[in-house]
Amino acid sequence: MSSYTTNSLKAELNARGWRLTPQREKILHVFQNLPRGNHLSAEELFELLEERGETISLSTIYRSVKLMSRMGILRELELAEGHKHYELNHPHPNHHHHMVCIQCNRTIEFKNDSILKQSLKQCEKEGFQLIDCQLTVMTICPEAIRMGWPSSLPSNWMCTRTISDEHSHDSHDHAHETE
Amino acid sequence: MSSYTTNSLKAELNARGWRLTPQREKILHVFQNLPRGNHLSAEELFELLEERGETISLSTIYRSVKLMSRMGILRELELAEGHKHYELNHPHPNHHHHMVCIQCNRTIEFKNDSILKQSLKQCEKEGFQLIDCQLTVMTICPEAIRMGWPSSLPSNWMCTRTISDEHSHDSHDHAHETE
DNA sequence: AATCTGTTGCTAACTGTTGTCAATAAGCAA
DNA sequence: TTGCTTATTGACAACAGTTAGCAACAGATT
Repeated sequence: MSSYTTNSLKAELNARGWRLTPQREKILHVFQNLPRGNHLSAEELFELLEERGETISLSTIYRSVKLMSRMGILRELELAEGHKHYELNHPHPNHHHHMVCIQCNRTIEFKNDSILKQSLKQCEKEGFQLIDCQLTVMTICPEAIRMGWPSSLPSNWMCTRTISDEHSHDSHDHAHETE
Repeated sequence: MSSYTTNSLKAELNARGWRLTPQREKILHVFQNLPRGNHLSAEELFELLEERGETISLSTIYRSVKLMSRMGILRELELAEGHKHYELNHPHPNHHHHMVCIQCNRTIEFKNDSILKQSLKQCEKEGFQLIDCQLTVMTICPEAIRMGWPSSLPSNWMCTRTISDEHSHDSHDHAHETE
């Protein structure tokens, strides 16, 4: 259910009146072979394919990743980089979230089953159908603090307060770093 | 701690070598008087102020909301609209998250204390300082389904699968609708 | 094999956002 | 209060990522 083959992709596309094209297949393959924790922007995907001699026009890249996101095959991430990133939308057991340093953009992926549970609960409550849920934790990483934050920010930005009033207890998770 | 006065805003700005300006004060006031569940884009904030005869240049709007977001006063939301929205960053007891219909952009605000707890836990684990955490639940709303989704989408988009494998149980929350 | 219609690639256009810079005005100290 | 320093504003230009338009192409179905 998580791993698409050419056939299952074709079936799912055709069921909606859409077509399987070599471009779409290649794009899916790129994401399927992407090391865990990685995510690509449209531009990065374009360049990666170009280097492999399998150039696909940028327009098609944009159209494809959006299509696949709406289908639930890919996941559109809004991290702190200013542009969207995409990754495979792994269902339940591999579903994960992101912790981002708003200073250096370092991203750490982490799992936490209860987030999906809470989201599902909320959806059921309102009668909505869940497509994806993303918890983005905006932070300042230890390195940024060590490197002189808040004084050495790009444009002298800083963070003067946190929203935390209390602390946590629970368990179960697993982290995975990136960037 | 959640409600800024002119003086506390000034103090917090000055402590960092920044200044309190009429523009920043006006912008803060707008957000403080915004009905619960509302959030504004830079453009919307600009227009709202203009209608009140308190025009502030778009550049300044952009700079101010970003500054206030980095300070933790505002919260930068990445919903499904394609541009950023801002709202007051309420600390703990009023902290909330969003459920968005990726079809019609209808947004429902909901509270769930455990999300913040999970985020805090993750931060502590990695030694990061938490600034904000946002759970965005991408969904298809019942109306969109009733209105003919998936066939009547803007560009024939659709959603063929969900990521849910199991269902939830827990409790505690409170929802608030918008848009 | 022929037809219908979704898809691609090219280019131009668009939109939200950021950069530049002279003029202005907070904050601070005398 | 006054003057000085420097952050901030506003107007406009520039940018980046993304989308739109359209002719040529190519899946899927008969």
